[in-house]
Parts: sequence; structure tokens; C-alpha cells
Amino acid sequence: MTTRTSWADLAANSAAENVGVGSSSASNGAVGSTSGAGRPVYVPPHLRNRPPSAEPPAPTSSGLTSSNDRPGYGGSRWTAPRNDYNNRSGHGGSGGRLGGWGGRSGGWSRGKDREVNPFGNDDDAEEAFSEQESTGINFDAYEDIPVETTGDNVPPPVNTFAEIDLGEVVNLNIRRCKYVKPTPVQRHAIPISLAGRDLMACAQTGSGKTAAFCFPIISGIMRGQVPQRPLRGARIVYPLALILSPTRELSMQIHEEARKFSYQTGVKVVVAYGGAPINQQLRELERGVDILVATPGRLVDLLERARVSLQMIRYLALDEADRMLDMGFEPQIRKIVEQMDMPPPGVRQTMLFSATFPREIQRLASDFLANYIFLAVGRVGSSTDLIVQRVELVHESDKRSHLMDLLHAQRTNGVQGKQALTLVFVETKKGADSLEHWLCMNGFPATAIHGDRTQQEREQALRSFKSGATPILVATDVAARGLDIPHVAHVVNFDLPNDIDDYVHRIGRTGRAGKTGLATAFFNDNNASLARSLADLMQEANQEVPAWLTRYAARSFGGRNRRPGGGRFGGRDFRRESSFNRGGSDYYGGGNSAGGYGVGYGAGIASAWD
DNA sequence: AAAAAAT
Repeated sequence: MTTRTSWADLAANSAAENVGVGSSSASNGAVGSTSGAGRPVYVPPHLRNRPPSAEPPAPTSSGLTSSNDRPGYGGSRWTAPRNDYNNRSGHGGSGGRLGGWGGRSGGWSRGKDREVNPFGNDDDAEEAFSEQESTGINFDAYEDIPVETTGDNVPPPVNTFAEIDLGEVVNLNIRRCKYVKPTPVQRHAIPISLAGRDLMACAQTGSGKTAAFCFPIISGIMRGQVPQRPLRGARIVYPLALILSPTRELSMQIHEEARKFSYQTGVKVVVAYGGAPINQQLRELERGVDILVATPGRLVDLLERARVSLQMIRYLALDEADRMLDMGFEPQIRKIVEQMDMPPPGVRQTMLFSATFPREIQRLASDFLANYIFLAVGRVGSSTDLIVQRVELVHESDKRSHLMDLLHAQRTNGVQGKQALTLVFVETKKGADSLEHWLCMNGFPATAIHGDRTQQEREQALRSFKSGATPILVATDVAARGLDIPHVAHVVNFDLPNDIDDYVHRIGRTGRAGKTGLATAFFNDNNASLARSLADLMQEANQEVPAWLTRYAARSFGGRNRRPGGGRFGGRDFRRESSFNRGGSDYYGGGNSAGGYGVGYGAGIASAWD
């Protein structure tokens, strides 16, 4: 199979779709060009204001198919005109937009929508990089990735975006994003989601999973019926999709991406997270929301204030799902998913994405799913070469001067006279502040991000780092997962994490977009419990493992990080594991139940798709 | 044990 997708191919696709005849996007009724089934239906004013009843909405979810049929829900509530964007987004009647088709078609009402072009701002800033990023992707490296799917009637994967009927508006946004070809997780996950199936997906951050769950949600909302939602006067809003993530910055990032994917589709994406004034978020919500991206705490607040109802949720996506279900988050997530008014599994469609899925987390997560498909996308093979991992034996008291040496060397090797971006992970918030201060005192422009800083400070730190104004960012694990910070050349694990997963997530902040990256870890006696898993991981990624680390690993008894499955392709459906017993002679984890782990270590390391 | 997440 030819794996290289050229710009010529892209242009050809584009041309075919512009003609709009006979292309696949036209054949199944492009989403934007509302089909006959969407004929406007007049809804009398007295029905428009009727709030949804207590019973959950009839399912589009479990039975969601690619059909354009829109089976009636019976009640007049459910026969609202699909083209009435104002009603659909919960604030009809104002501004003379009633009855407009443009919200969905991206057609005539473009001007009226006054939707800020989410591509506009980036274009200049990213132009210099974007071509390289788009063409520098080594797709060949992604062809032989092991993929495992388990579950009933797994829909087959697709090879091109053209095969997926997402509609012409979304297709246009895909081109605007310069996505040429779906990534492996997208190839498999999108058909599964479009078929209405629940999904537990193991795929490293940076493998394109945001798009993998956003595209089906956007498409589903566009083609689904338009439930009658209360109009503007109502203070409570009824999103159709909920995307939860573990940090505020990650929620912001998902929101930005989702806005690009949904541009001019009429699908409204709103983000809500703590640390920022709630009133502004409330105003945004009142202007209409289809997809709500949120962190758990702020969402609970909104639910308790009765400003958001989950009654109409058709799609639930948890990003970094293993983090969302760990001890710190699980109660909040359970509250949101099980104890508020969200439709139950089987009625809503649920998608969980994470790089790693320990068996016990899978067990917890299965409460939220119905007849789900498990998908694991394995390591990215040769692309792991993009990150060089180093481990250095550094005593606690020598860490600062050692860091200084690294930074000095880097400065002299600086690219284009600018210091390369360096992300330094530490264990504690206090440690982050003190290291930041020390670096600044020693002439290294640094900033810090952690949970004790104000949201403003956190966002400012991230901006300042991304722009290169302060090319050193000292961070706690708040920045370890999911964050897309382009052009990070070096990740330093000043303090190693206790969990090998966190290490994988941290180093995944570099080596992105087809660029090479360096990850340096400071190791000492305090990290003995990590020795074995670290050595295994590095070996798995074809990295040079220092002899002293191998000795450490041999001495250690594995700790919590030892994985029975071995590294290469451990993403495994726990439903199959009752009979799955490696009985491995190399498995020391007596009291350890942290098995059943995810996808090859290297998978997220090289990523061109964040 | 720490970090994150509401005020």
C-alpha cells in the first residue's frame, strides 16, 4: 500500500469535493446540505419554551448510524426543525436569525454568525512551521503499528478522511487543519464512534485522539435531530456532548481544537474550568452550547447551581481517562456521570481515551460503558527514535548545578541564536517555585506552572514559554499530560516521577511534529523503585541504558511500576484477562495489580498530530 | 507522598 499522501492527492480530493458530484462526501448527503428530512417544522412558541421532561432523551446514541433517516421521537418536543440553530443552541428568537440554515451549512449566514475564525490567529505565527509539520510526518512509520480491537461487531477502519462521511464543512476544516490522512487511532476510532458504539481507546497523547473523538461528536450533532431546548430566558443550558479533562489548560486546548473542527458547522463549543471568573463562562453558556468542554470541579459547580443540565447529553468523552478515574478524581467523575441527570450508558454514547489503562481502571471505567469496543493502538515503531532519552546519576544536592551545565551547553548550541525551549519537571509546587527563582537569579529566563499559581499566572507562564520569551518552563505534573507545546526541544526530569506512566507522558512533550527531542532524567537513590520500569522502557525504545541503571534494575524488586505484560504492546482489554496469565518468570510484582497496561511505551513519544 | 480539581 502506498502510504505517502502527497499534496497532489490532497488537492485532488479537494477538487473532487468542490465539484461536489459523485464524491463520497456528496453521496451520503453532506452534513451541511441539510437533506429533505430536515425540512423546517414550525414549532409554536408555547412549545419552544417547554423544558425537557425528566425522562432521558430518546437515544440517538446507542443506535446512531450513518443513516440520514431521522426517526421521529414521537413527542412534538423532538420534532423541532433541525435547521433552527437558534433553538438548537438554546437561545432562539433573538437577532432575527430564526429559521436560518447557515448555522449548519456554513452558508449564507456566515456574517451573521460572527464566528471568530479559529484558524485566523495561528496562521501567521505558525506558518513558518506548519509546512514542515504537515509534510515532515513519516506516515510510513505508522503503517505497521499493532492495533488490537476487541468487542462485538467492530466496524472496519478507514484509510482516508474521504471515506468518512463527516460532511463537507467538517472536511473543509480538516483541510484547514492541514490533516492529510487519519492517524491510526483516528482510522479505527472514528468509524467505531460514527457507528454509535461505546469505546475505550488506548492511544498515546499526541496520536490525534482529540480529533478522533471530536469529529464523530460534531458530525453526530449535525446530523442528529434537534431536540427542543429551552430558549434564551431559561437560565439552564442543555449541552448535547460533554468532554472532560483533568487540567484546565488541557480543557482550553481541547476547546481550541474543537472550535477549529466545528468552524461554521453551527455546532457551538464552550469551555468551563476553575480559576477563571464564572460569570463570563455563564454568559458563554447562555449564548448556546452543544459541546461543553470542562474540568470536573467547575462542572460540578455549574451543575449544583443548576445552570447546566446533563439531561440531553448524547456524547460523553473522557480525555486522559485513567487520570480521570484515579483516586483523586473518581468521586467527582462518578458524581457527574452517575449521580446527576445524565442519560445512562447505552442511551448516551461514551468514549474513553487514555494512553494507559491499568486493569483496575478499566474495571471502574466499564461502569460507564455499554457493550463497548476496546481499541489499543501500539507503539509508533521507528518514530520513537525521535526522542533521545538519557538518564544521569545525579545526587539530590547536585541537581541544580547539573541543570545549569545542561542549560549552558544548550545555550551555546542554541538554534538561531534563540535558546531552545526546555521543559523542566519537578515533583512539588514549592520545588517549582524555588527552582524557577534560582534559574532567574542565575541568568536563565524561566517561568513556572503549577497548581498553586493563579490561573492567570498559569496561562501567562504557558504563553511566555510557547513564545520563547522565557524558554525555560519549570512545571509540576499539571503540565505532564496532553498539553501541546510545540517546539519543546528538551524535557528534563529534574525530579523523576514515581509512576512510569507519568514519565512517558512527560517526555512526550518533546519530539513532536516530526521533530527530534531530547529527554534527560536525573536519577538517584530516591528513584530506585522506578529503575526497573525505566530501564525496560528505555530498552523498549531502543535507547542506550546505562550499566548502572541496569544494576539498579536488577537489585530492585520492581515496585508498583513493574508490568507483567512487558512493554511492547501491552494495551489489552481487561475483559480478556480473566484467563490471561503470563505467569512471567520476570514478574516480581507480588502485591502489584497494576497490570493490564497500555500501549507500547514509545507510542506517544513521537507525535506529529497534537 | 504529591498533584490536580470549585469558591
